[in-house]
Amino acid sequence: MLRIATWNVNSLKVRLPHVLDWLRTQRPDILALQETKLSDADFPTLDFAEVGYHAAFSGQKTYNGVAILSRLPAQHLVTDLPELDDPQRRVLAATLGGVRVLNLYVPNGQAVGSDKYLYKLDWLNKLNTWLATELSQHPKLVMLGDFNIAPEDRDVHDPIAWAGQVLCSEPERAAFRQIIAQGLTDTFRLFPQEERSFSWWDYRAAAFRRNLGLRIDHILASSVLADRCHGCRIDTAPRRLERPSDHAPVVAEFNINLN
DNA sequence: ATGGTGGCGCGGCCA
Repeated sequence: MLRIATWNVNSLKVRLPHVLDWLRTQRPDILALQETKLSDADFPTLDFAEVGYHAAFSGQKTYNGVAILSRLPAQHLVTDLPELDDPQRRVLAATLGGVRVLNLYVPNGQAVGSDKYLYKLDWLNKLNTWLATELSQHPKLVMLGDFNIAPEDRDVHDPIAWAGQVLCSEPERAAFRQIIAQGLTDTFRLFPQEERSFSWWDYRAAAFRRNLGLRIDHILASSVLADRCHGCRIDTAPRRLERPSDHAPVVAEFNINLN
């Protein structure tokens, strides 16, 4: 059995106790983190070793930053999209026990039409090109992380208010569908889910208490793995803690053995 | 209520 999870922690320095507690109780084989906001020299490798996890990371001060925590050591790390010379640390790929894991912190995009939005669309285009290469080399592949895209209206608490806005705009959704069209499956939608299931809630306006959220964190699986997926859920428990991340972890399980 | 909250780091950016 393989249990793999993704969690945008919005500062690993602040959220380290939450992440350590969650690892101790949930025991995933792999946890992909986004928005660590730490330079690599400051990564708390020893704290994770004490609870039985290896750590691979690609970080920077203040912004962005991705990491993979795993029971098995990570091999064949990749930290950049091909053809994108980018100081922003948003990508970490690794192979774990024969499974290729692509951990992403997709750009937010700020507002439709902004420079950051154009950067996001260009980033997603280059991501799609890279995905084709990775899929050709790795039949057992999981792409997961904070996609900053709500793929469908049912992933949005108020689709009318959000129509055409960043995270929901048609070009972003088209880029997501292009990823899916390469043969990946949104594991969350393989199973019956509660209506109004979300993975992110704004800190403002008591959005979590009112469940005014978006589902923008995803675990996508190649066909070999999707056929063996037997569950995917959003764990809202950490979002209820004191000083939480604005995102909840998403967890998927597969009937495969790591080798 | 065109604001609101949170992280970083100490003014303003980013989400």
